[in-house]
Parts: sequence; structure tokens; C-alpha cells
Amino acid sequence: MLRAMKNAEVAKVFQAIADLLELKGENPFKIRAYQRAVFSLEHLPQEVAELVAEGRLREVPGVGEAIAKKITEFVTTGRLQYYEELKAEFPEGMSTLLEVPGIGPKTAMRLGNELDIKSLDELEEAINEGRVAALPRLGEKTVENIRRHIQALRRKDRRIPIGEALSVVDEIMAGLKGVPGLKNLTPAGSLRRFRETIGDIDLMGTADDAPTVIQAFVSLPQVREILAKGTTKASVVMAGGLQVDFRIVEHDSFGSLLQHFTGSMQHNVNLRERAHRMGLKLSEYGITDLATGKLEKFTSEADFYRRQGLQFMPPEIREGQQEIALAEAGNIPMLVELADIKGDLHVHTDWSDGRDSLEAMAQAAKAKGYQYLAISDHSAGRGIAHGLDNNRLRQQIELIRELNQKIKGIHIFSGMEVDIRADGSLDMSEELLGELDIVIAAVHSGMGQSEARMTERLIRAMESPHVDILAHPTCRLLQAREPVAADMEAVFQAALRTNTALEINAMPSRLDLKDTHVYRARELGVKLVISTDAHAGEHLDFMRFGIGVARRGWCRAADVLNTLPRAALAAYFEH
DNA sequence: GCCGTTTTCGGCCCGACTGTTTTCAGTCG
Repeated sequence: MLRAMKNAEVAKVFQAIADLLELKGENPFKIRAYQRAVFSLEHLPQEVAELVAEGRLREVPGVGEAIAKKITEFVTTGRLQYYEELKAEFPEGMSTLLEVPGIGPKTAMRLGNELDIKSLDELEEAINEGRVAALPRLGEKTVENIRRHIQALRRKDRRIPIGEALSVVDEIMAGLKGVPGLKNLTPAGSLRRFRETIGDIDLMGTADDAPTVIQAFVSLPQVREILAKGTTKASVVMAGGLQVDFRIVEHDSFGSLLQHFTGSMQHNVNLRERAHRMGLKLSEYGITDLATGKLEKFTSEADFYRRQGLQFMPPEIREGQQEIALAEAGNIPMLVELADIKGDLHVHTDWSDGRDSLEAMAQAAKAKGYQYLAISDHSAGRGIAHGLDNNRLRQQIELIRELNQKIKGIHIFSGMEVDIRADGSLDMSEELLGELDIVIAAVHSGMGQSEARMTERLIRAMESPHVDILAHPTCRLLQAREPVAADMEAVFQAALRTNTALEINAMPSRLDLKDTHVYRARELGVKLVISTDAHAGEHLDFMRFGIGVARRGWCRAADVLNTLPRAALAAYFEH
């Protein structure tokens, strides 16, 4: 039996096909069709192999008869004849030239055909020998840009976690404060849509005198390099290596600019195709009636959508999947918000590896206006600093009882983040777990287990009568540690069967479950919690990241247990 | 190659910036 093909693997092959078709100079709409399919594959909440098995491929937007057939062939046989043949038409590695910003299909083909270049190393060599600049229509400046971009690629300036991006944005926005005439300064793009990693920052605003504002932007002290600068937009590279795109329009086009610049690209394409059928043309400036040529401007995004007969769609769900059809029918759900959260269910104290005292954490939670807080220090399991053994856990339960008498305005639940051992058993006696209000189970070691073993391990832990929540289910660390191998569909089914909630861990380095998992789990009816895993009082602020992930998974407040008031939550966890 | 308020063919989002051009192709988002 063939190893189950991962969505990312399938997406990669179809992206490669799109690249090769570009080199070939194929019909641009055919290329876009492949790119659209790639986009869908990357956003699929379920494994594509399952859809193939269930014969449901055609339900995926952008997947028609031909691509469905190719996906099926690739997933079931591990090979794709069409791709092999296409690949054979070009020298190996030539499509890697497309990775260099500024090199598109036309330039890549010329470099390949006229100079026999098929790798970045060969390209750099040819540049140094002056062979590239000697080609017609490739002057000194173009060549210098290409050289710089090759070096940037080598430095691996890549996507950064959203937590880091937000702090960069705050700094830039502070720098632009007080620029005369600049209004509505807003981050847009993937940052506003709350994607877990950010490739570049999109920032926008409105002004009467755009060129002056653009000049102020490129003059910021953190700007390392100006990639492009016009009268209404500019692109720069910041000191940290992050690219920032900046765009200005007039005040009364704010709504349409925000919509345009928030994307996603696929959402905008879908929206514009639809508008076209209605005799309208959309742009960042507003909506043009194709019959009269008259431009209508919008200061609010909601009005911009309303003019098209569409309900407002929160940025987090604008990924070009089903949202426009649902907005048309008025069926966009009210998504969970930060204000819905009534408490945090996963925090650590100085009893284990946290920094602050139990009382300090309780006060920090109270200051956030929470009704409750669950203390969940580590168990004494292997490799965890200062984990609690039976005795210390008993002492902590007692202390929490006392604190609940002393501190008014917030209730503290006794809990524990108990370690799931390699075989799925729990690192704490059943008896003591039974005394806790809330039991969280999590894997902290043996993450290299096979998919079958890891899946069994997680399921066994959830089958324990005491476990209420499975924390950071895939154990990934963004850009640092791959998720464990586990059959997530089986994990979701087990969570449903055992009535175990799954955690959306809001630590910016984790975000685990991730958006597509949340989408699928919620669709199946699995209950979720959003927790910060705080190891210090200020970490309670991470909640906003978990909210972002939950919204990307289309969660309403009712899907998230810690939106329940205290009594209802306590009742829920009692059985 | 996909898709349907233009529905099984004939369309397919839209605009900004750069470089090397003297009117625009290529690239990007």
C-alpha cells in the first residue's frame, strides 16, 4: 500500500507544473488554473488522499475534470505521467530561476536558451562575466537587481511568524506617526488576515498628497533598501530583512483600498470575476460601472461589499474558498472575538517552569477581566523542569483552595498539564487526576514516533476518563520543529467520541492546532479551547493569536469552551 | 484548465513600477 500523500507534496508538484507551463509560454489562464488548484490544496482542511478515496475531489474549488484526474493519478501511483513529460522538455533546474524576484518566465527562458543557464550558481557566474548584461533589453540595472536578489535568496530572508511581524509593524507605524496628511494607517495583507507566517508586510493609508507620504516612508531610519518607489506606492527592505509594501490612495477610497490590499489574492480574483458578471469593475479606487464608466468610491469596506450584494466577510476567512458564496446567501457566521473569552485554561506558575507565582498569575488574569483561570503546571515526567509529583500537586490543590477564599473577582481552577508517556499512559495517578477540576494532557517527548504509534498514543490519552483537553496536539514549533506524525482525522474522531476538547495553543511560536485543523475539527463538531500556555503574566496577551487561528478556522464563540461563563464551564468539565 | 445571473463555449481581475524603451513589455502582488 502506498504511503499516504501529504497535501503539501501534491501542491508542490502542481506548482512545479504551473512553473513549467509558464516557461513554456502556455495560455496564461491555464497556468492560473493550476495555480488556483495549488492554492486550494494548500488550504485544504482535510488530507487530499482522503478526498480521492471518497471521490470528492471535484468539490475542491479550482479542481475540474483534468486536474482531478491528475491528482488521483499522483496520489494513487506516486507518479504523474504528465509532469514527467513536461519536466523532460526543459533542462533540469531551469525553473529555479523563477524563484529570483524580477526574473519571470520570459527572462528565465532567455537566460536558458541564449546563455545555457539553469541554476542560480551559473546565473551568478554569467553575471560576473558580463554575459547577462550583454543581452539586448537586459541592462546594467536589471542585472544588478538580479544579483542582489540572488544574494537575498541565499541569506534565506524568509517568512516570519506573525508574532514577530506584528512587532515590526508596530515600530514602523510609530515611525510614521505625525507624518502630515497621513490618515488611516493600517496593516493589511496576510497580517490582517492573520496567517501564521508573514512573507512581507503590507501597510496602507490615505493622504491628499501621496508622494510626500511615500517619501517619508522610504526615509524611515529602519529602511535598508528601496526596491521600488513611485507616486502612490513603495516597496522597501527593512533592517531585519523583511520587505514592506506601502500604498497610499485618497481618503475617500479607504474602504476599497483596504479591501484590495487585504486580499487574499485569490479572494480578490474571485470577487472581481463575480463583479464583472454584474457589469462592475473593482479596483483599489472603488467600483466602476462598466456601462456608464462612472467610479463609485467607498470609505468603508462593509459598504464596498454591500454594494456588490455581499455580507461583510472578516479578513481571516478571505482565502478564496467558499466565503463569497456564503456571503451572497448571508450565511457568514459571527466569528469568535477576544471579548468572548472568559478565561485562560492553560498557564504555568513558578511551581513548575513558569516565572510568576500562582497568585500573580491569578491577579494578571483578573486584570484582564477574566472570570476564571486554570492553573496547569507540568507533571514530574521525564525532561520537564520542576514538574509536580503527587505530594506537590496535593499541596498546590490546597493552596488554590485557600487563594479562592482570599482573591475575589476571579475563580481559580485546579489543573495540570500531565505528560503523555510514549505508550499513551499518563504521568500522574488516576486518583489525583480525579481530584482536579481540569486535566490537560500533552506530549513532550518521543516526538519522532511513527504515525501509527503517535496516533494510538494520543487516542489512548484522550480515552483516559480524566483527560478534558489535549494540548498543542501536533507539538510543532513554527519554523523550528515539524509537527508530529499523526493521523489528525483519527485524532479528531477520537476527540469527538471521548468528548475531549482540543486546544488551540496561542503561543506565537506554536499556534497548534493550526487553522486548517481547527476548520476540520470544528466541522466535525469537536469542542475547542483557546489557551495561551502562559509562563508569565504578560503571556496572557497571547490570546489574540489564538483568536486569530480560531477565526481562520471559522469558529464561532459556541465552538470554544472558554467563552462559557464560569458555572457553565465547571459543569461541562464535571462529567 | 475551470466554470456558469453571458451556463457546455468563450470568456478568464486590475493596476503600479521599472528599465530601456521613444511607446511598452515584463514582473509583481
